[in-house]
Amino acid sequence: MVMARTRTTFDSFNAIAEPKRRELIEALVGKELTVSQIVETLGWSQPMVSKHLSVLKQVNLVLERKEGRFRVYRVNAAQLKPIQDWVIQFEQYWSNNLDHLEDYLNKIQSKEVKDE
Amino acid sequence: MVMARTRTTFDSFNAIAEPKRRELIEALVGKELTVSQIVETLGWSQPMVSKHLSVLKQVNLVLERKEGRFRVYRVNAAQLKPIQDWVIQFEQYWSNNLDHLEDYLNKIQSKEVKDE
DNA sequence: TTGACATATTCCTATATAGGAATATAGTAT
DNA sequence: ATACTATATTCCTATATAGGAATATGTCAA
Repeated sequence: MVMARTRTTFDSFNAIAEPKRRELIEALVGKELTVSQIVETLGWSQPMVSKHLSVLKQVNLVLERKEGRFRVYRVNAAQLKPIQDWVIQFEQYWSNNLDHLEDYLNKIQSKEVKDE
Repeated sequence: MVMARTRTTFDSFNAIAEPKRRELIEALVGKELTVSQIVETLGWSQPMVSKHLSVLKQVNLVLERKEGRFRVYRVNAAQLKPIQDWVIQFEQYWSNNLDHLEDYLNKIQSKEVKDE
């Protein structure tokens, strides 16, 4: 069995690897847009928008609602949490960088203050 | 000009899309390991380890140090910050999600209790 | 120098794209 | 039914993988 690259529809990590799909998600954040509105906003071809939406839909990064002949899309941000959860475990290592040590200590301190 | 998928070496987003490379990064976190040690830890073939390291090295997610005939690798976590920065802008939306509202309220409440 | 060890690279191939163009599907209005 | 609008899908092709096997490169030790 020959392995190739992990499918874009395998998970959120792979879906958002494509810069255009990140742009699409950004365009949708906090609002609902139809395909045509996205086409107008981003200036991409309609099939291109639909195809990228299809990938995002398959990993549940966007949700779709039918409204007459329109389809209204919105972001399902919860699907980004696994990425946040994975990345966050390394935060201390980039924060430990001398350049950010001060910020890091401040953050720790304010957390400790809050907890008391 | 025909476009294909974004190269794995294009940026951190694409490099970490591959599950094995995330596993490799996890194996390296907080320590330095030689290729052989990684081979032993993960149970992969040596060429496979070297090839994945090569991709991670090209996007600066790992740093390499020569030590005699060994090469010692370590994680450069700072390269994960752009991912954190991108994902974090959506945090409010997954926290505000109705499905998780209850959890969210509980979390808030327990914090407030602690704060008093 | 020779051998042993550590690591990187090359060669091979099935696979999954991304984008453009063309076309299909579906819902609405007249 | 027909025309129109909105969106999805199909067809095409150059491209970049991932993994296995084989091989190359580099470094040390006797």
